[in-house]
Amino acid sequence: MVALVHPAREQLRIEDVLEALANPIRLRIVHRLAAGEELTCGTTLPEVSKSTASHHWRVLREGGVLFQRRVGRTVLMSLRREDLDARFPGLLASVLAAVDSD
Amino acid sequence: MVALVHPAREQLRIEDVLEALANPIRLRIVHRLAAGEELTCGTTLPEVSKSTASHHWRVLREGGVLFQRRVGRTVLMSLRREDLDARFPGLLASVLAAVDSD
DNA sequence: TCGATAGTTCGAATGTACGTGAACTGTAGC
DNA sequence: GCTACAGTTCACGTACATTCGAACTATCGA
Repeated sequence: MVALVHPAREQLRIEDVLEALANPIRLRIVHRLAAGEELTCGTTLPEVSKSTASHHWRVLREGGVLFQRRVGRTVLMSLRREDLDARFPGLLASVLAAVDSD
Repeated sequence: MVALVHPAREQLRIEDVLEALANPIRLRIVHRLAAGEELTCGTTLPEVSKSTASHHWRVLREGGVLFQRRVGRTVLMSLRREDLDARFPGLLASVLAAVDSD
C-alpha cells in the first residue's frame, strides 16, 4: 500500500488548514480526535461510504491537520496538535471551543 | 437598493466563518481590514470584476465576518472583530497572525 | 493458502464555488 | 431632469468538492 504523505510542520499553510476545517464532517472528526478518542478510519464515519471517508481523511492529512499511522490493517489517526499550535497558535483551540459550544 | 443583511452575533456559526475565511482573496480582504484600512468595495479588489468582488463580500458578510455600511454611493466595510471575539475567542487573532507571517 | 477485513484509488454523477458580462438599482452632482 | 458612478443581481460557463460503487492492495486469522 502506498505511503501516507504528510506535509512538514514548516510547510503547513493557513489556507489549507482552514479549507480542511471548513466542512462539517471534517470538523466533527477533528473534534472527536481532540476529545481523546482513538479513531480508526472505519469506526469514525459509519454514515458515509468508505471512499467518501477516505477522501475526507486525505484532505485533513494533506492539510496537515492530522497524522495517519498504519497499524496492521487499520489506520490510526491523531491530531497534529503540536504542529498546529506551533505554526498557528490559538487556532485549533478556538475552533474546538466553538464546536464544543454549539 | 436592497438592505444589507447581517447575521446577529448569536447566529454566527463556526462552519460559516471558516468557510468564509477559507479563500485566499477573502483572507486578504480580512487581513487588510484588520490592518486598519478603510475599505470600500471598489478600491479593494481591482484585479477581479465588480461582480466577483461583490460575491466575496457577500460570503464574508453572510458568514458574519464583516459589516457593510452604505455611505452615499459607496459601501464601507469593517471587521466584526468584537462579535467574532465574543463568539469564537482567539480565532480571528490566530488567523490574522498566520496570514501576517507568510 | 484462503477468506474476511481495512482502506485506497478510480471513474462517474452531482452539486456547489468562483468568475464573468450585461442589465439593473440607487446615489451624487450638474 | 440627465449623466456618471458604485454596487448588486442575474444567467451563464467552468472548475472543483463531494459522494458513491466497484475494483484493487495489503494484512490478519483460521
